[in-house]
Amino acid sequence: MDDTVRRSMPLFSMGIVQKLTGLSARQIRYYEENELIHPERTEGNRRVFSFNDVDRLLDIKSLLDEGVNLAGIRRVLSEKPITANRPAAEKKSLSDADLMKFLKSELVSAGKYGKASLIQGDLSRFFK
DNA sequence: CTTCTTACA
DNA sequence: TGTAAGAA
Repeated sequence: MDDTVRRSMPLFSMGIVQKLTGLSARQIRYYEENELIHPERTEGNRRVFSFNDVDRLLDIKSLLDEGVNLAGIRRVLSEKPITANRPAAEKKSLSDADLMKFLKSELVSAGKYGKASLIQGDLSRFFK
């Protein structure tokens, strides 16, 4: 399994992506409408985001802070096919290693304090 | 309870 | 962009 496959593997629910990116659900859905991201769907029509989607969202977020509008963002993020993903990585603000570390800590703390972390409940849905 | 869509402020 | 409704 190569990196491209891993990065495009649908793993995150809307709730997780919101916390990971700091963007609102409304914005995330809006960017999807404008084809800036292409999340997968579950049988129940739930969006499932891949590593690439989250990364893209973070790029969009920073671009937004710089005052770039949607038209401008589209130019920066040259359109990409549904399943294809950019092999070259220029400026990822969150590396794979960082995210894995984050997810791991979430799992760990979830186990200690009995209850839910942001992935405890969300992730269980994908392990049916 | 979480997320979806649609529609309005 | 936020939020209300009603469905899933």
